[in-house]
Amino acid sequence: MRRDVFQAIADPTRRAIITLIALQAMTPNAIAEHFDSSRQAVSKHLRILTECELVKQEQSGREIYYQLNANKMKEVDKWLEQFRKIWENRFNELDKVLMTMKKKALTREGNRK
Amino acid sequence: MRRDVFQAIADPTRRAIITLIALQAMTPNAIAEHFDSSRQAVSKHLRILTECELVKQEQSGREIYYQLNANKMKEVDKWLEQFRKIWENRFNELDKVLMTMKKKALTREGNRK
DNA sequence: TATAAATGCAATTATTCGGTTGCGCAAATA
DNA sequence: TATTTGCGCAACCGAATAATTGCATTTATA
Repeated sequence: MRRDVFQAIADPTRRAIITLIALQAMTPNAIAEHFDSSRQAVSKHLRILTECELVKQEQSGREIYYQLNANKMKEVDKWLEQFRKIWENRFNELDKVLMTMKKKALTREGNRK
Repeated sequence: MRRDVFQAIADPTRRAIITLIALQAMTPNAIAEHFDSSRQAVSKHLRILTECELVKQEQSGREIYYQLNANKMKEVDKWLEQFRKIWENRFNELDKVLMTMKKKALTREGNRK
């Protein structure tokens, strides 16, 4: 039962659900209408999303509205942070290190031949 | 063979590998030393990461240096973009809509009792 | 009150996944 | 040249996954 955010957003259907309910809270039935899979399948996805706190429930009579807990998505953003430096700033210190290593590797290859 | 970035970063070991080689390119053996799993297991992870272009290979004799393709990580960042508005700006238009829906739901619940 | 609707939960099944083991091949080394 | 090293690939295995089907429960409605 590995229920972390990364595993949750790995499934394309779940990502679609997340995008769908980000705009407005929806019931499982309403969500299922947007997909080919059954209501039960959607319900299962919602359970997984709920377990890792990516979505919140809001009971209203016999209907349950699911809505995104955008705050939880920050966890992914937080993990991404460490790489943002690399892709945004192509010529920073880290990049220099990589360049140096690349040169070394090429030199070694040259020596071999 | 669903080989997209999201599925690739779902596995914690793969995320650890990514973080590891983000700092400097490494060979499979060197990477495997950082984990409990075997070299072959790491190699399998590297194949998956390579297939979805999250890492690049650099042959040097019989050694193969793997390094992060940080650019590919942007895909995750791009998907996250749609939610950033929500979590960063708690009182925007979208939030108002959600608030309204919440009120409606509560009202309906009140009527029921 | 009887029926319909909305939902969750359990059992089942086919598929995928992560890992190990064993092998073969190319490159380095003694 | 013989041996060691670094690596990828294929076969196999147990666990997890996504989906379906069937059922039970609660709430709304005729």
